Amino acid sequence: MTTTIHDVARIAGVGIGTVSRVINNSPGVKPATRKRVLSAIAQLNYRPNPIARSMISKRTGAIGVIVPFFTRPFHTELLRSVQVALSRSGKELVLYDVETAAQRNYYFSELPMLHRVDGLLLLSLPLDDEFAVDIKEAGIPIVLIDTYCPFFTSLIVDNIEGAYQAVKYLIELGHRRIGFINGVIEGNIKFNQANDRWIGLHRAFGEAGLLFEPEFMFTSEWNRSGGKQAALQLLSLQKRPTAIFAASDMQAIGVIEAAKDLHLNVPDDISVIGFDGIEVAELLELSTIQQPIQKLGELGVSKLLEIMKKPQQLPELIRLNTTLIARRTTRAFASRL
Amino acid sequence: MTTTIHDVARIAGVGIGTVSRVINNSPGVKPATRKRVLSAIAQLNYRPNPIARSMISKRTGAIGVIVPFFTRPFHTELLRSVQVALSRSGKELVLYDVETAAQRNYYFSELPMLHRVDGLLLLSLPLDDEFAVDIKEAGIPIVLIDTYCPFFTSLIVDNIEGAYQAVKYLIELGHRRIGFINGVIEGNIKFNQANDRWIGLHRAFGEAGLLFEPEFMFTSEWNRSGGKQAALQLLSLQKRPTAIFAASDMQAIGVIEAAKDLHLNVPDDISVIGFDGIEVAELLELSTIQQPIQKLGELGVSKLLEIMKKPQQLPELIRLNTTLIARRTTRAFASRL
DNA sequence: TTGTACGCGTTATCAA
DNA sequence: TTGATAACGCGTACAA
Repeated sequence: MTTTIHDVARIAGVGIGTVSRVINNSPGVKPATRKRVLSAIAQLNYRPNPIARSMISKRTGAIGVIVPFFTRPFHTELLRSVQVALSRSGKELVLYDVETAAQRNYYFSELPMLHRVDGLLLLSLPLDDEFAVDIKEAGIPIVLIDTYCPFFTSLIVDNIEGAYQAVKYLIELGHRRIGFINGVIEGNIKFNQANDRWIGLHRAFGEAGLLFEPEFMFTSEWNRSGGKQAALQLLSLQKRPTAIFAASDMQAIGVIEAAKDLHLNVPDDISVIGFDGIEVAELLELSTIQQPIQKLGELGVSKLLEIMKKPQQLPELIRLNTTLIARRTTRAFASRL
Repeated sequence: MTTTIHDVARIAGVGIGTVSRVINNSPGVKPATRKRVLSAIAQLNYRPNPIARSMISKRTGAIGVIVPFFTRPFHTELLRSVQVALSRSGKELVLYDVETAAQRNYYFSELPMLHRVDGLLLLSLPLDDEFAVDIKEAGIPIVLIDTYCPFFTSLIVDNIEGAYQAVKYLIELGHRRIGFINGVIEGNIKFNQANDRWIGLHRAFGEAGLLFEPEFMFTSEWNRSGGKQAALQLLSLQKRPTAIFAASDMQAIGVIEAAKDLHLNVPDDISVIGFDGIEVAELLELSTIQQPIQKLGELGVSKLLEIMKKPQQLPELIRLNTTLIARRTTRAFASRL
């Protein structure tokens, strides 16, 4: 049924070794023979079986991407940039979506051993040391994007600096009562996007000689309704904040919805700034801290390919910068007497 | 280095055949032997090599999804629903993003022959008969979602009916000068989303005894800036439309931006309705024709799995319905004297 | 320069 | 109930 290398060899009147050499552009094939083989290949419309090739070469040409596809548009956009970069390098992308902790653990513990993919890209998900050790032992190349683990090359954005930019900007606009809606912290608390944003906020406050009031901080899911619920509480406080910094754009959008429900005008009554810089933020003219999404994907892929070539490299920690984008949801605070 | 079935057999003191039987839960293994094998497997932390298995079984456990990942959020959301359904069925998802016609043709002609995936899901992309024949011959199961080809099971939404719903709704709101921004038509014109929406519009007009003025139709890319450009032209006409129907939500959002630039109020000066029902539409309170995105993904996957089990089925054409969602961008036309 | 034989890690067949 | 052995389709030493 399926035509194999033997069929080609027979038609071309050569041995399978020669056919293989032609396919792989190995040297030492007489031009005339090569031509015969090539025409046999064309005649039979033959394609080498990738599975059989993988069997010997131990490589599949595919990269596994582990990503919480559904939690935030940020992840989708990150996935896109990864896809573009992989495609350019001729790699296939196998998508491993994790929706639950169980699924994540399954991927972490099984994927590295199965060798279905040549390398792994981990997006945004925290990696426990326990699993990190297994992955290290399995020897599969891996790069972490938007998450950090000391064992592997990790690309992160400077979340502290990003949050600092956001809050400093609000303070400069004259805001003093600033609410903060953080995202829930998953995994290791030491290296964590949410925690870093918390730290950045404090730095900005400290630098301005101000004190952040703990009751102005809420934690919510990283989504719209989470942000909305938290904002409803923040905005119902006796002395409500005049500005809110949300740890993600989707939460910030929830804040805007909450404001609307409470008949508060954005930005007149309340300034809102998000974090991520997803496309929707632009559509809604939301001020935000822009993450270098494209760069994260591109650089992550190129680092991974590097490691796949030279496996013995030391892990790097690469920190990328964020950019403040002031749009229509923030404005100077004017006290209304 | 990597532990194989032979290692397990040696440790357990059995033949590799027995180990294989244990792994695959084949009957006819004495409980005691099974236990010995199992403990050897645990001891060595052995995992069967999927590549080697595929070599014999001729199956990879993976489904290839061919999708224009970048053109519209609609595709991303469709991809999501496909991912969920595949994951539930324990299938891996290999993502083939097509950005150019060349890339699409490459996938269409090579993917079916390579057997890297057990089945193919084609999202939104038109499939020429020429390629369809090749795919048919290669014998790989395939299901088309949001696109149609007579040779294969295809899931489509009723674009004619959807466009009809949209335009009928605008007419019922009292609008008479209705602009239509269609998307560019790719591939076969006979079965085409854009063309069908065009037909649906005409049906609504005809039924109301009205005539659609050709100068009220523009064609643009399926994105925001395309919609915006087209809308700028539409809204600059001598007698500009009082309502605009866009063939996609992103184009509709472009229309809203154009209206804002021209200092026209939506919906007071101009009603806008889109098509797709993507998440952003909800955020922007855009009236739209909702496609059954989740259903498309789920049903597409289940049909594909069906076909993979029983390959000789006749192709089906499954048509799903759209739903009108009236939100804040449409309102009754009140002539202003 | 070319052909043959072996091995990759598994499943399946068949004889014991 | 089990073990040896032959595929699966390919790359690659090695011999010719």
